[in-house]
Amino acid sequence: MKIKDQIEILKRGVSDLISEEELEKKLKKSAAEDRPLRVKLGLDPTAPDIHLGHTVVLRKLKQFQDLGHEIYLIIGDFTGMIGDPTGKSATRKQLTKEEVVENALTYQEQFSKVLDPAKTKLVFNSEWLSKMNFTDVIELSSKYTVARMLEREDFSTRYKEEKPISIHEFFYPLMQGYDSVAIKADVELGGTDQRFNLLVGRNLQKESGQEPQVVVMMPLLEGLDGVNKMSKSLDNYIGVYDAPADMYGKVMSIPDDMIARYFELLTDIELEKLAEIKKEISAGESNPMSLKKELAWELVKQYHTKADADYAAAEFKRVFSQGQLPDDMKDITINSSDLENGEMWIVKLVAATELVDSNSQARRMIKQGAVYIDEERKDKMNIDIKVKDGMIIQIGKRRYAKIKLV
RNA sequence: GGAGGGGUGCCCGAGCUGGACAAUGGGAGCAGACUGUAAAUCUGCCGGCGAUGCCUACAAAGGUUCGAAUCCUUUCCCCUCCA
Repeated sequence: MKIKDQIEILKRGVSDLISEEELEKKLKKSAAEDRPLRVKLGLDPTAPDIHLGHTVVLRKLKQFQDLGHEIYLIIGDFTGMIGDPTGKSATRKQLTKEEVVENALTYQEQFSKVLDPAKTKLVFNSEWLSKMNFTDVIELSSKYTVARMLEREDFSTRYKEEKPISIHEFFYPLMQGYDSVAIKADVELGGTDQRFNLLVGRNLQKESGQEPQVVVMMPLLEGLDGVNKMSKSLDNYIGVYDAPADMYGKVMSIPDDMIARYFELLTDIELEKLAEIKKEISAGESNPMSLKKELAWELVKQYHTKADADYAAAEFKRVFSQGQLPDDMKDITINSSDLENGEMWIVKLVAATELVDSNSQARRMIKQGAVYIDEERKDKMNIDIKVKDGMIIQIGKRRYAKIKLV
């Protein structure tokens, strides 16, 4: 493939590239010497549970991989002991070797949803960082100045606000940067929030007589709320392991103005088509819902199968568009010995579905008119329900359970 | 080493001259109406309990009191300033 075309692919969705000229040079050299580029991504060592936000960077790696380059996933097991400076002084707990190994395996499994595991190298940065002695550390730290450290936004902010900055926090960027030196990275990927750390890598490489790495920064994907970045702690994420129906439903719930962005960063649709979609949306030409359905289908197909995607789409239509019952729902076993004359107090019955956390919550749901039993709204508290096998209990729009009487 | 400020429900954050505090307010979340699945908006809910009441809760443990998130003692943790 021509260098120009490669760059075209690699530039897609990228928020910052430092620099295109250098990338071109490296690609040319790589082709001429028949030597793949070493492309690096640093990872947090805590137990991963990857979601579509992570896949933005992974997909970019995949493109490099498909163009024949070597991917290095660096597990920051050593760095993790310090924790990225966030100002929150949340010192992470130190992981044991076993945990690290276990997490690494989980990584491998999860990342293979996007990357080709056979062509991906997994390395731990403790491999070189733990071997450094105090002299090495001093030497490393002498390559950077305090003034330059303070260029980092959260450091300078904290400094101005007279908030504490621990010395050890300065080492985080240095260690991450040193990783690039250690593996002689040609390219490093990261989110835009990693800018400073990525650039430190370039500087340290220069100091060490290496050619500085090209830095590719990917935007941070917004989550389901369309505002905050996708994250597990905000519970606005779509996990790559989400069940097809969940995944489809979640995609359908993103704000309209996120549609194009999701297409761009999460799918392989052609750039012309993307431009078309953007145009349609801004002109109000097509129904955003149909575009969203397309997006949802595409993503389910990507992480599951085409059949799953078809199924999820059909289910969605049935349940939400037509208000019918979903195909498969949670089975709840109720023992007939718990019944009195075959009846059960409604609050207990609703709580028994475990779709709510407590009897009190069950009461509230009933009071609010959210509870349907066999498609009939029940908003009276003081009634007993004749429990039948196969009875369907619905709470709100999306919680269903089917009673199994034994 | 010295001085001072804090720790409240999922989060932020009032209350802290003792009772009316399950604890103001905001956010998140959930539900209802509306809708395109949304978003926005309006309304309600938002510790537990077969409930006009009871239980558990305001960092932890004790204490004072008829009664404590509020007062006292000790402990743990966090932060700021000076050295």
